Amino acid sequence: MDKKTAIKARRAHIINAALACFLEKGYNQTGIRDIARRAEISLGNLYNHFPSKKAVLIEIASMEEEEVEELITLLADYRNPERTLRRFLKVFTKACEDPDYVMLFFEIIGEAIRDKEISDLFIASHEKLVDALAGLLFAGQKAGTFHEQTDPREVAEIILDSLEGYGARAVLGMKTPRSGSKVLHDFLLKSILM
Amino acid sequence: MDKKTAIKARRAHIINAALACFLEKGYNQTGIRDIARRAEISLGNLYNHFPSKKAVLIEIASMEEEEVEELITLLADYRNPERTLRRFLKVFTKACEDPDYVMLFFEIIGEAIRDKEISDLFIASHEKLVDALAGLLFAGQKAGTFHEQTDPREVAEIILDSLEGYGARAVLGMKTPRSGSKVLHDFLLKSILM
Amino acid sequence: MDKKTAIKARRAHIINAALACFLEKGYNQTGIRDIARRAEISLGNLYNHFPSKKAVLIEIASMEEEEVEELITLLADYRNPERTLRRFLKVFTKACEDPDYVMLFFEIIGEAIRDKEISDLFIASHEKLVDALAGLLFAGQKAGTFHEQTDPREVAEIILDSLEGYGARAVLGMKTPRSGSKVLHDFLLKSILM
Amino acid sequence: MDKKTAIKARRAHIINAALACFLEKGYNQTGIRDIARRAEISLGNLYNHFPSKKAVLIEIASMEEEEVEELITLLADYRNPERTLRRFLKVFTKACEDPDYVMLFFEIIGEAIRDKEISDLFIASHEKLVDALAGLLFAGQKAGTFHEQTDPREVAEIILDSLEGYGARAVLGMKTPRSGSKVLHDFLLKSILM
DNA sequence: AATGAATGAGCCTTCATTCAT
DNA sequence: AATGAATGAAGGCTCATTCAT
Repeated sequence: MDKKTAIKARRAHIINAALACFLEKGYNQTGIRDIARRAEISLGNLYNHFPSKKAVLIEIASMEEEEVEELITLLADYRNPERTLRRFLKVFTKACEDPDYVMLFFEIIGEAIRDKEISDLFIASHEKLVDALAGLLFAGQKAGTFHEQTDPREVAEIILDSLEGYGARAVLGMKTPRSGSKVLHDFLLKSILM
Repeated sequence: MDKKTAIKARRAHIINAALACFLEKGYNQTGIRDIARRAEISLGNLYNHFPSKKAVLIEIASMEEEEVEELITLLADYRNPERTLRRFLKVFTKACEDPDYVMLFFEIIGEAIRDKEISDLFIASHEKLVDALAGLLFAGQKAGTFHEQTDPREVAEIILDSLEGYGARAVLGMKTPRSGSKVLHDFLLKSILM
Repeated sequence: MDKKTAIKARRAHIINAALACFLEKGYNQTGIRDIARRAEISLGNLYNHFPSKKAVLIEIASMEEEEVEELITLLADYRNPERTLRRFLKVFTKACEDPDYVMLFFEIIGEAIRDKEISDLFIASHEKLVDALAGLLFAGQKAGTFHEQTDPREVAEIILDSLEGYGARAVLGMKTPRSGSKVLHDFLLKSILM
Repeated sequence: MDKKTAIKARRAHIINAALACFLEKGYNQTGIRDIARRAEISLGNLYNHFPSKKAVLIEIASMEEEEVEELITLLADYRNPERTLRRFLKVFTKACEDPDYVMLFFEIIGEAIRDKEISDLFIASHEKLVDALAGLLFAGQKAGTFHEQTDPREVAEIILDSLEGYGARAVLGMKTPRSGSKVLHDFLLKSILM
């Protein structure tokens, strides 16, 4: 049992090292050796824990799902839809503004375009988030605090796209309104709230 | 003059070959040799036209600006803001649904994250488009056919983000509403039109 | 005693797994891990039974001696030299036509060229077989059913070489006479029998 | 034209280096780097001349065909079949006794077992030699100096097998008759000549 | 402008073997 | 006897780029 724990820790340790490398230099520019070196592990041993470089990326991509899980929990609170929505906007915007998150997002999506295994992972967690957000929108409509929408999922997509876009632009160094995300939030809320 | 034209044609020829490669295998997976082979040009000669692999990508990225130029022209028609907006939504959505466009977008942005030269290019053309769209929104407000918006640029960003996101999802194979882009357009229009 | 038997069984089990691997992928292409996996044994434990990959090959090479032993027993029947010779031709040809035998032969000889330990083993069993066959030839001469030969050992070598060559060609996919080994046997017998 | 010659020389130079390596350490034990170093060429440049390690081996294997060509020329002299046969035995035996030839033979055949491309080459040159030798045997029969044989090709195979076997044994260090190849030649001739 | 030979660092991965448990 | 994590050298091969012609 103790041994199993130690091995899991090793895996986590490697993943952390890999993540640091990917963020620093990008997935393609990171060599397996960089990861091994950073993890202070021998090259060969790395392959005892992960069968390939891609496997490491996949593990990292799956980890994102856990973060999504937290957001989903947040969105599941239907008692006061408006409050929950506002809270979600704040939390998700903050996540999206994190340069690490943005970079990782693009690293992963860059691979996902040509790799079904990765894109499936990516899609799955995105869908979960859309469903949860759409669920809240629907609850808000039922409660009469949100506008009636033809398709809550589509609105959810728009919300996510614009928040993610906002974050990406911030990281890419595009001019962003001085007012920060307030204008964006206001616009979205105005379109949703009664 | 004739000579200059010939050289420009060569460059264009190389760019086309490179573009095909990038779309087919991705920027990182494409070797300079692949490009030369596809352009039916010698490796050494390629370097007579472009100093590096990155230079080729940059040229391609700049070409996107031309496409943006067309959109901007379209957006400059303020006579009937609503009609222009509807037309823009249609045209831009179609562009965003093109798998080639999406792939290229991600290839370029993937490099842009860590390369200021590329990201500047990227930002510049994006800003132009945002400005043009914001201009139309402002004109619409003036004309009284669009809602008053605190910040037209922000709304413009949202429109672009959601359309680009819509296209990306289509290419990545995510479930997309059977109704196509109609729901999305309707939502956006509803939030904008008086 | 029981324990010793168990260990021998393990060794035999490993040897079988290794043999299967060597036949399937070749000695050089087979990794120690492949053997361990096939034997359903751990990598480390394999080293408790064999000190190296070469040791496994050597054990397999030695096993061939046992097969030779059977042939030698067969050849020891001097009562009717012609009948024994005919029987030997039949049995040995069959063995030589076995793709597994041919492949193993070449795998082993391929290593033997540069490894005295292996070539000694190889030579030893070959010499035994030559001696036994030469013994039969000599007995046949004495009995007056075989031609007088200057050097029975040399004739024995020719017989073995041509039979092994015949088998090898069959496995390598060379055109082989439709008549099978009959023509070969007839030629050899004609040169030997009175 | 001059350039073409230079490149051919490079290729030949690399082949020689590779051959030396293969003979010294064996095909599998030789690294591409060993070849490059021996040829005093950079690793990458080697790949400008040969697409893979196997391609180098194949080129070497094809070179053997040239040696076979000489033997075939020799065998084509039907004026005095017995004299030609005796000459062939002498020349071919000498070739087969060359340690380099034997080693190369086994290196190549070792790869040929699992590689059709190589085995095809191997088979082709072998068949040519068999045909040529069978042709001589047939001519000898016609001329009345050789025994009638059911199948000259089969006899040719036996001759080649026993000569190659003789050479291989010599190189592998097996006891060989003090009389050298004379006994072998005598036996073969006795079975063939009238 | 055009060629493709030349460079050598770098790529991901596999290897036989050892060792602590 | 049994496990599989750990080692790091070596495997074949590709890379963007330079250079002599």
